[in-house]
Formats: sequence, structure tokens, C-alpha cells
Amino acid sequence: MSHTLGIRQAQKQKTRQALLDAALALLEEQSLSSLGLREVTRAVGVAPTAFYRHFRSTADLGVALVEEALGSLHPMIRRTVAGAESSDERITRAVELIESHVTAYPAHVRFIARERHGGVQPVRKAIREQLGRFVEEVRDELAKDPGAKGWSDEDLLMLSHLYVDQMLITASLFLEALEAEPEEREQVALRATRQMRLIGIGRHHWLD
Amino acid sequence: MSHTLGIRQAQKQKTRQALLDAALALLEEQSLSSLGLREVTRAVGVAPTAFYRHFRSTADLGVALVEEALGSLHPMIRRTVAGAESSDERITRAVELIESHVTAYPAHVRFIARERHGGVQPVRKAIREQLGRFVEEVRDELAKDPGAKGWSDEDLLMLSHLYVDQMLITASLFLEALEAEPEEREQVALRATRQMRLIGIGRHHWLD
DNA sequence: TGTACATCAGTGAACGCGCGTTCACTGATGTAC
DNA sequence: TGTACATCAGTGAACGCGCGTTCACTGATGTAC
Repeated sequence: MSHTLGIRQAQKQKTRQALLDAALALLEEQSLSSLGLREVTRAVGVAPTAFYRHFRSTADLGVALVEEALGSLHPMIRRTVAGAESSDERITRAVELIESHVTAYPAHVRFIARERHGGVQPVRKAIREQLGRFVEEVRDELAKDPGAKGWSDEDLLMLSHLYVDQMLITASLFLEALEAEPEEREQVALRATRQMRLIGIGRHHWLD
Repeated sequence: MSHTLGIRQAQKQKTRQALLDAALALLEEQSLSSLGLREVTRAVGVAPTAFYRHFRSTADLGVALVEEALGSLHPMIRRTVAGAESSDERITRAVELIESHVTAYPAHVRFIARERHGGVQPVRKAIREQLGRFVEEVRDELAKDPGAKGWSDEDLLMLSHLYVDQMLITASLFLEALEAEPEEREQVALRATRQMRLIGIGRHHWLD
């Protein structure tokens, strides 16, 4: 499949992406379980029936959005954790990375935070699976660290869950602070940094 | 107001509670933003218009549910944190308390987890306010501990946020594991215990 | 290159349905005397 | 205690509206020769 897409395929992909983008925008102010198929097509400017050429239902579209949103998070998480010892400098950099990701993809972050425990089961499942993969990746990263010597696999998993959850919480707080005063964002950053530092200290003395 | 409610008031309260209960049950499988007023009244067995005698809208009902759900959580959180040093025994007891609360009030816990980042703004706000009060209560509890000597208010707040978020995450994991094998619940308990222990260690060495 | 046929993304009319909200109402409960 | 009037939680009909889904369609794009 090295040749360019045909005109027809290219146009289809474009419409599909427009549906995803419109849905994501509409989801800033509501949950997926109340998102209407006609709302989405109206926003894009196509007939309601065109929706079915791309998705079976809004739940199906939601699952596609999970891939899109967490695909864009993937590289960030690895970078954030890589060599994430308790060094203050590294923690600061990690928090900055989270903040810049939220600034770059606020709608994606909001979507994941909202639907992680939302009312649409297949979407919750897709998010759970993706986050599970993140946890494993973080564990693999942590295992590489010399400080992980003597740690059981259970211990490494416990810590990577803690890190992944902490990142999501921090991302969600940055999101809330996006339209607020810069001092509020700074406060979120400071608190998240302290929490990461405390976790780092606990990590350092875990085997004492 | 020491006398018993009149028959009329008592009946009204009963209907109101029936609406809240029915809504909570319906919210196990959907989000508040897609919950219909007619759904709720149908489940209770009253006319749709009766709804307006109690709530302006489903969002208004949602705010009432927040009070109900987090009111029932209040005593638990204080008990969980009181004297929450890193002693393993106390951590184990705290995790057991969370598990038993989730078992006793699964629908309330699910509602809060779902709507904390959900699509209905006034409900998100109500949850944020209640959780903010929890954070302050936990901070006050922590400040009493002798180990908190030398801690700044910022540090205490940072830690109480960490504890409150950790409790919510753990509650949500217990919820997911409710209908699963007992081993899965046990695994959630073990992991949460280790995480609390790690946080406790970090807390202990914070001022080193 | 040109022609004849196949594919299929998007259309537009039509459907039955449940929604939120209004309104005037009823009849049990509450209150004043 | 009894009577006459006020209150108000719950009713039921009616409304206009947007929903998801079906269906036969169109016309640009793709393919075979």
C-alpha cells in the first residue's frame, strides 16, 4: 500500500476526521452519552445519514476518539517517566511536559478525563485498555532504573499505577486552570511537583 | 421546628427521595447529562410534571445527589485519615474502610466518579466544592499529627490532596472489581495498601 | 486513450417516538374561626 | 368539634421539536478491456 490514496478514499478520510473533530468540540460541554449523531453531522455540514458511512453509533465514534486522544498522549508519558528518579530537575521537567500537553490538546485531555468513568461502556473499556498499556510501559521504564534493584514486579506495578494516575490528575487540574489566572496554573504546577517529590522520596526509601 | 412533619410535607419528601433513588439507579448505566426527566418519573410512577414540584431540572437533581453521596462519604474520610501515620495496621484498616464503603454505597461512589469530570457544570462544581472541604478536613487531621511539625501549610495541603485523590481512585477501582472475582478485589486492596505505604514513607522522610 | 459498467460516499424524504415544558385541573391536607 | 376557605403535590392533555434509522437515489470515482 505505498501509492497515494485514491480521491474517493482521501475524501472519505477527510469527512471522517471532520466528524471526529466536530464531536470532540461538542464534547467540551457535554458527555458522550448525550451526544447526538445529528448534532455532529450538523456541525460538519453533511447529511445525518452520512454518519453511518463512518461509524455504527456515537459510542463507536467515541472509541475512535480514545485511540486518537491516547495515541497523542503516548509519546508524552514515556518521555515524562524516562529516568524519572527523584531528581527535582527531572520532576520539574515532567510537570512542564504535562502542562504543555494539556495546553496543546485540551479537548483530548478533557475527553479522556470525562469518559474514563463515563456512561458509555465500550469507551470506558477502550480507555482502561490504553491506560493499562501506559502502566506497563511505565513499569518497563522504571525497571530499567538502577534504583529498581530488589523491587518485585508487584512493587513496580504499584508505583507505575501511582505515576499514571498522578499524571492524569495533574493533567485534569491543569485543564481546569487553563482559562484561569496564570497564578492558578503555577499553583497546580507547584503542588504536583511537591507530590511527585514526595512519591520520589517514598520510592527512594521503599526497601529500607 | 420540633413537631413531626405534616402529612403533606412527609409525602412530598417521600416522593422527592423516590426521585433521587430512581435517578441514582438509572445513573448506573448512563451519565447525568443524558438522564431524562421522564425516565426518572416513569421509574417512580408519577406524572412527568410532578418532577417540577421538587427540582428545576435534572442538573438540579444532580446537585442534590452530590450532597447525598458525599454526605455519606464524609464520616468515612475523617475516620480513614485520623492518625493516618505510616503504620501498616492503620493503612490496612483505611483500605478496608474504603472497600466497605464502596460495598455499602456503590451507586453513590459511581455517581461521584462519573460526574466529577462529567458534562454538567453545576454538578462538577458541587463535587469540586465538597472535595475541597474534604481536603481541608484531612489537612486539619494531618496537622494534629506530631509528625507534621515543621510542615508548611502548602505541604500539608499537597499531602491531603494526594490522600483524597488516592482514596477516590481506590474507591473507583473497588467499584470496578465489585462484580469480579474476590481475588481481583484483593489485588486492588494490596496495591492500594502498598501505594499508601509508599506515600507514608515519603511523608516520613519529607523534611530529611 | 476511450468506452462501458461497477462501486460507494453522501443525499434527502419519510417514519415513528420520546422528549421537556405549559396549563388548567383536582382533591387531600392545612388553617382560621 | 365543626365549618368554610386556602394551599399545593400530583394530574393529564396537549404542544412543538429533534432524535435515530430506513430507504431508494445520485453522481463522481474507480476499473476492465
